Amino acid sequence: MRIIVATCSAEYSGRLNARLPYAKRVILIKADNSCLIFSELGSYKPLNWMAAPCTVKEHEVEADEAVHMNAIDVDDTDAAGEEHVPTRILEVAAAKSSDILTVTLYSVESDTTTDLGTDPGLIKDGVEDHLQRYLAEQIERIGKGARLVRREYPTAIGPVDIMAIDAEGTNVAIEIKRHGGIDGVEQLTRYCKLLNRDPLLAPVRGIFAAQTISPQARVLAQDRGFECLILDYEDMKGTKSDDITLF
Amino acid sequence: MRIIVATCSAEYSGRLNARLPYAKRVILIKADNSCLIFSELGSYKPLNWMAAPCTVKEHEVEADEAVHMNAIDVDDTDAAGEEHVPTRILEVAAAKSSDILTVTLYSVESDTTTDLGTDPGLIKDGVEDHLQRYLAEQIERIGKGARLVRREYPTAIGPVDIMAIDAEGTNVAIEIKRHGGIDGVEQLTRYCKLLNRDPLLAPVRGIFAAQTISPQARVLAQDRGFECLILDYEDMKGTKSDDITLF
DNA sequence: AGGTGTAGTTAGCGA
DNA sequence: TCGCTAAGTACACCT
Repeated sequence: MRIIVATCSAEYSGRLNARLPYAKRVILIKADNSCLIFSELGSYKPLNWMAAPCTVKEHEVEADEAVHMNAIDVDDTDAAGEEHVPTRILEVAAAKSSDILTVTLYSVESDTTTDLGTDPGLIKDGVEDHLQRYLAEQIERIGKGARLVRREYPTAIGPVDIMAIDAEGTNVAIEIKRHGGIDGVEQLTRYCKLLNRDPLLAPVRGIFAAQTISPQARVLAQDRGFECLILDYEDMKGTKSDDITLF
Repeated sequence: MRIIVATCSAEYSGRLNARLPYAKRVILIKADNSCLIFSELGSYKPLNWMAAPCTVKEHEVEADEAVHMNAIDVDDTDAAGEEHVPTRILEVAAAKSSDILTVTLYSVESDTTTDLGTDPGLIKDGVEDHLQRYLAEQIERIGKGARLVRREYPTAIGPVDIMAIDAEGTNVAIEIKRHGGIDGVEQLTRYCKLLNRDPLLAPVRGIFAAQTISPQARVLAQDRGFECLILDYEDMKGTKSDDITLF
């Protein structure tokens, strides 16, 4: 990993064209040559970047070249209109496309390289899969007397998240999302339409279950006769079994 | 911006729980306290992070505390099983939720702080909005004699990208995507279904326009009677008006 | 390798 | 602010 702190300007050309005016920024160049340019604000997304696989070419800017650049490049003026002289240029080019990120360095505050080695990687634990698992365990959340048929119930157009049978013996298809949007309702619609063609299953009720459901999705779901069920993750997690947290 | 190069382990607790085993990494702490942890690989997404608004608390680990931690914390062993002694702990806590990112530092290679100031920001040029703008300007790309009704034509279920009228006087709803997938076809389907209920508009044709269209989406679109239109961005950009690039 | 669906998505825009 | 949708999305999974 190479870490550069420098005033710079940058230009990206690829799917879109974007440019960064003259300012002080942090530039990371990783072992795979991928390049990230950060400012003080914003979330984890860099201002500009190049994804691997890519190559980095670097060259010093000669004095006469710098003069020439000043004549054609307008990004070398800071917010106050002051002009600056480029000293070095990084050309980061994508290997499989013509995407290119050109970073022009002016004043370099620091430029260090360190080898981080390979990372053992992130270990995750618990998102949508857990919602499905918990609801399967606590299937009576869809109604007293309900029984689980199976999770990931296979159909020709993909697996239904949960199939169950309610107290009246009616089949129930459940679509689970962390956030329920219109897409999810469409998905549930396709499943129910298909399942209802099977005389052994019909009628099949649909339940749209999510931690949050957008108003438009709720209207669409109800319009199509689906029940909406809000899932409380913490509640489900707490109910999951007789924990050691009984004290 | 504070830049730390150090061996560390980390733990995140929030929407999910995730942990990073002992390894050497780069840690950025931005002016808004947001924190990013990077390894040598992966795209621009950090291994782990905390988004602003958040607070950072830092404390040295006393020798006896370190011994205690070693007894309960299993992440202080490296890939070779060697144990390490924590020296410092960063607790990055979200301001509006109980999300917390705990970074345990072991050996610190460097720890520098620099003020980047406010960034003038990224200037973009050319994404979906531009595709829409260009197609609106060059509406005859959907057929000779076509006229534009309006961009972002409002309906109860959201705006149609472009409404137009073809040479025969038939209304045309156009859905524009950079890459056309099945979702886009579903979207166009909903719009056309709704618009066709209006006797003042019906019949309404649908056109699915994108720079690229997935084979499955194309089949689905054609199955639903929609025309598929490939948009050539460079071509549209070149046609946009009488440029100075005539030479 | 290409398609599909999720993301601790993030970012931008309009109501 | 809420809600929706695109993103130079990234990333995991599956065919």
